[in-house]
Amino acid sequence: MATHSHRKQESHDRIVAVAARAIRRRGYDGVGIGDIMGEAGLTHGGFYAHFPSKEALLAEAADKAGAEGIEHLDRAVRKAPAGQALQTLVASYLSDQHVQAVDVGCPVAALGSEMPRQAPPVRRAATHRIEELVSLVERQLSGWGTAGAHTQALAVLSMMVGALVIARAVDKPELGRAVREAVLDRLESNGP
Amino acid sequence: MATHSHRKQESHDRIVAVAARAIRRRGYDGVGIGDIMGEAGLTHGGFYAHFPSKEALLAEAADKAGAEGIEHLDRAVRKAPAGQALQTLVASYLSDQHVQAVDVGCPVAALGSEMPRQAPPVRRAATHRIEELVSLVERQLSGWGTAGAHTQALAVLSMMVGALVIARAVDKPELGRAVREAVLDRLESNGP
Amino acid sequence: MATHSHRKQESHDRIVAVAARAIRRRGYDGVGIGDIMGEAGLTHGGFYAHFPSKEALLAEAADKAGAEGIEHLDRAVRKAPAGQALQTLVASYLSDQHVQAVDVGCPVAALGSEMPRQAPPVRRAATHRIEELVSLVERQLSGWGTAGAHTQALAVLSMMVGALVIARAVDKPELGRAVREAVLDRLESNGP
Amino acid sequence: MATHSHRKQESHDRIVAVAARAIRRRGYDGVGIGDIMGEAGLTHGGFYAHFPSKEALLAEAADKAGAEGIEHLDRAVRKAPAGQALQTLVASYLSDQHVQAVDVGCPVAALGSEMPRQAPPVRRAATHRIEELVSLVERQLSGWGTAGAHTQALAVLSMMVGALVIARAVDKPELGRAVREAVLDRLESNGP
DNA sequence: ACGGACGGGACCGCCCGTTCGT
DNA sequence: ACGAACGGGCGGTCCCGTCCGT
Repeated sequence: MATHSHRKQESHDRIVAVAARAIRRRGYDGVGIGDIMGEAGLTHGGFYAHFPSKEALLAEAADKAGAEGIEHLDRAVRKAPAGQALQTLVASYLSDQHVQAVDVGCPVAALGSEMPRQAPPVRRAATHRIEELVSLVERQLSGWGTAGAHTQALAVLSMMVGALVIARAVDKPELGRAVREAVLDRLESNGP
Repeated sequence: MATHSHRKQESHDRIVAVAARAIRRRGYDGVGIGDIMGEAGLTHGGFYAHFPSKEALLAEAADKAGAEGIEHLDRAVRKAPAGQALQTLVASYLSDQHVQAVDVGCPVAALGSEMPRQAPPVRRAATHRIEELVSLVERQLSGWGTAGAHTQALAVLSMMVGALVIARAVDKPELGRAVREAVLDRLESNGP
Repeated sequence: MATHSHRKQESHDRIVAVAARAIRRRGYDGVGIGDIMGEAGLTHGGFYAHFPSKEALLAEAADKAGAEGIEHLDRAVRKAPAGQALQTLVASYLSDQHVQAVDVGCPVAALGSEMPRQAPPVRRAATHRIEELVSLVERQLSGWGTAGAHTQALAVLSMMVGALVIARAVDKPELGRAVREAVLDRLESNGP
Repeated sequence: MATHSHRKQESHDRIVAVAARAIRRRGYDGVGIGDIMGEAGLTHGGFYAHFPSKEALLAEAADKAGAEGIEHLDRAVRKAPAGQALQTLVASYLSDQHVQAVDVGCPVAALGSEMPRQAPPVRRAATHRIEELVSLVERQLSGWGTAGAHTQALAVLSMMVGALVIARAVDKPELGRAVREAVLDRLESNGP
């Protein structure tokens, strides 16, 4: 019985993990239950043993994707040299690697403009993770500006997300690069 | 002949206009040919008299949406008091009205994260309009920063777009408001 | 498991059987998936649980139709009086009954002129059955002509198929009858 | 006015000529009005100025195709050496050239198995041409067999048509060749 | 006579949610 | 818990027939 629950939890987690990547790669509406279950090594018939609806999976996947995005930045910050935390964080966010790895990167950039059309549970999950993201940025801002840290964090996060969205959106790599460099430049010129 | 071409052009334009609003409201993949033709007062059967494929319509709609987004900002700039052009532009971009009017507002915020999945013609059309948007911002920056105007414009645009995306994405109105205010604050504190 | 596979196989076979009749009655391009599934007691939604594409079904249906056509003749031959096998076979092929029962009769006559336009898998399946048909005719030819049996069989088969095609094609029943009788006459006058 | 009628007749004839080739290449149900009109240098909108319905065009096209098929054989016969008329006719009918040139060859072989599904006007037109074909064969049979010439002609025509249908249908060129050679062999062995 | 927009219908391929059976 | 079949629906594409225009 314990084994049973264990196996179920395992499948559940694998489905969510697959979905968390799939939504970032193909968008909320671009994923089908069949695809996800297939990638998880199951058939779509067994889906409803784990989730009451597609929407419930999307909510969990949104949460998982948010956690992965934050974890990604957290690792960069922990490796940063002293006093360079914010620059390192932003540089990591706008790195070539992060631009290309849509499916494991920040879901705010990957899914932001689709959020307004999603069901409340999905938006709630994403909102919580965005608040965590703000906190993460805020913690790297010590003594960085004159205004409140929270306000500064919001502005910096906006700039990061906007730059990544635009860099990925445009069909002109040099424009994408210029956008990212512009943000990094601005960040340094406004340091403490 | 003139009448004929005229009527065709009229229908064509009406379809594109409807599509330009529809994609911002429901996303690129959320629109169906039937819906669009219906809203344009036609039936789906006549669609292929105007466009060779759905993709061709989306490319035109992306261009039209970009033009509308720019026109929207242009009007705000022209009404701005002397020396307040940039602040007015950003304030208009982050106004309650623009946040709510997704279907007639800036398509970069409304569709940005879906762009990487679109066909090249669609991305190209959008890219051109983004370049126009950069130019528009750049023109309001005279003597505003130390760095190159183009770089400044890219950073400001990133911040604008990111803030609008986040403000719309989150399921928490006060967080959305805070993000927008943060960006406006930051803009003033960095003036010349 | 046995039951499961059994039910699936049952549905699969029923679909193929229906399709095998439908293509002979309405032509390869005259059948829709919806019609076939409907006649099989299912809805079109379940089709892709059984076949990867319409073409795959057509290939199976072509094979099944060929098997039925041969089985039909085989029964006639087995019932034939001694030394009358070939005459019985041809008489059965050109009988009123076979002329009218297009949907369960020989697919070479029912679909022959559409074959060149079909996909390779379909043509391959049909070709194999035609080879079986040649063998069947060949086996009834013992001591019947001077030339090689295989050559004789090909000529006889051509005559049979051509007569049936023409008899069905023309809008003049007496012409159809005359064609068939001509072939039967000729067959007897050339006996051993 | 005379010019008008003349131009109309010209267009009419061109449409029919195109259709007569198209039906043999793609089948009765494989041709669209748009395709045919396009190949005739017109647009599908003008079609109904020439024909009351698609069916009416098909009937004319069937007649025209029949006439072309007969003309084709007639030329071969007229060129034949004395006493070799029938052999020449059949050899021409089963030549590589005729096998490959579906769209200008005999419509009985190209469309035979689709005829039963066509509307009466189409079948009537085709039937008349088939009767002409029988007469043509009959005229080459003087003193060729013991049975009545008409009967002999029907049997020979069946064999010709059947061989061509099978040769085109099978996905195995050597089988196709064998079928045609078998018929030619048989013809010679049964000469007067 | 001809060109072209338009309406409506059809078809294939796909997807979701459910219900069985194992 | 999982696998598989099934129902119903939808979306893009194409086609025919009609109706205006020129």
